[in-house]
Amino acid sequence: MALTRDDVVDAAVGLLAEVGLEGLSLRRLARELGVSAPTLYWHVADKRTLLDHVADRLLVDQWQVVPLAPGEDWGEWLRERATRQYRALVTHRDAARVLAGNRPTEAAMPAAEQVLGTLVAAGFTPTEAFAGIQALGNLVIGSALEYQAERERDAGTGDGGVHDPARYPQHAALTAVLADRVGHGADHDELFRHGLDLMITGLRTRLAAPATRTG
Amino acid sequence: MALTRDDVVDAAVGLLAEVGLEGLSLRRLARELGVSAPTLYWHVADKRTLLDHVADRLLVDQWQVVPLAPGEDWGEWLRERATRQYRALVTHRDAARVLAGNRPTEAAMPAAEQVLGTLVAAGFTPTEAFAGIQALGNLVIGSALEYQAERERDAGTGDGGVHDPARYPQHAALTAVLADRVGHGADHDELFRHGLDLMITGLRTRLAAPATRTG
DNA sequence: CCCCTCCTCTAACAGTGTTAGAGACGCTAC
DNA sequence: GTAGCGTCTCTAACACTGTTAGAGGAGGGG
Repeated sequence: MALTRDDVVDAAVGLLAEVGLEGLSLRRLARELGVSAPTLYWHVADKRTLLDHVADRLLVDQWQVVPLAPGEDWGEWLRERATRQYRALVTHRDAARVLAGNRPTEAAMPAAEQVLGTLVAAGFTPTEAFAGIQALGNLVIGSALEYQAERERDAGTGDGGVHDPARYPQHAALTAVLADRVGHGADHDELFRHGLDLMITGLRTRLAAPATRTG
Repeated sequence: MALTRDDVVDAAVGLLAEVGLEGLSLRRLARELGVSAPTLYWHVADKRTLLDHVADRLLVDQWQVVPLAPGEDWGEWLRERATRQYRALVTHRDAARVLAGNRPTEAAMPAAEQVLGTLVAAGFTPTEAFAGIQALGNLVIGSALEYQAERERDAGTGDGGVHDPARYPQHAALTAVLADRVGHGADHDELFRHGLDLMITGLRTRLAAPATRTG
């Protein structure tokens, strides 16, 4: 039974979870598949395109078209979608870094089309809806990237990043307030949710009172 | 006159602008400096830390402490700061990719402290102010990343990414509206500004009517 | 004169993505 | 039956990469 490209992508996803993006080499991947490295080039044009396929695979669950339920608030619906995307990125090691730089594939189009349609139906102009979606996506990937980068740094140093409270009183007050929180993961989840809320609140007030700035 | 680390970082910044992140190898950098590759290891611990210094250098202008002018609106002030950061990232090749994954350095602390203090003075709780700043930062880097990734893709393919208008009517309507715009750069600038506006609008309404969700 | 620190060098290691080209397997046609 | 052909995998090699070991020159202080 010959190797298929799906097999290669599957193995790459597994290996990514195991050794991270730095450790994901074609030779290692080939060894995992019991095959020689150049063999992979028959199934995949490039390492770059292999990573594109991996990114596709990681987000495949997010491409489901989940229409707005009757009577459902579009804001909540949008928040749910964005949160799912964030979760999908954060739970897969280095997923944000793999995704960064991937043009949206054809497979993502139906979902994008549907989100766009839902926002237009809610009252946004196509331009505003598109800009809003794009901004939300950028916030999601930026947050996931930041989270995973910090996680990796912490694994290396173990340094909590404490600063001089005398010189930075605002940060000192902040860490005092935040002291009763638990691990970093929960913090970042809440941080992301806060940012997401800000953006959706912005969309809401923008819909209620359209800005004169952009048509 | 011996080489200094600043010389190395300067040359790295220049080389990054010239050949991009992929082309920035230590041997090439050494050649540029008229020096042998292992020599760089006397000035810099690692390629990774070299890139950290490069990221510092690229954003050094953004660390200026520019206090809120008397009578100035904090929202406009914040928008100005975020826009400057976005510009700094976008105008330097691959700057977003280099920055992604850099923990904020000590040099960035005074500016962060001041932004935090300004928002608290405007009426936000420290937690909300911090979350807001973080979200803004994530939006900035996510947007810059997306912009530069798309730019690089376009350079490779030249493909505009046209889709079947019958299957995706929402996108078709959108591209029809956007048809009179010009180049991609202007589009992305406006896209970023729109997202930024959304976030600041969210902050404004959040300040006027604090959410019950997070303390 | 000797030592010591700064700074640079050559040589080399282990690994990377990628290409050229040969060859084995199985199916189809004559 | 055998010749051909597309599918799939192999070995060998190229041109790189980041990084380390260790040697050595230049200049100043005792």
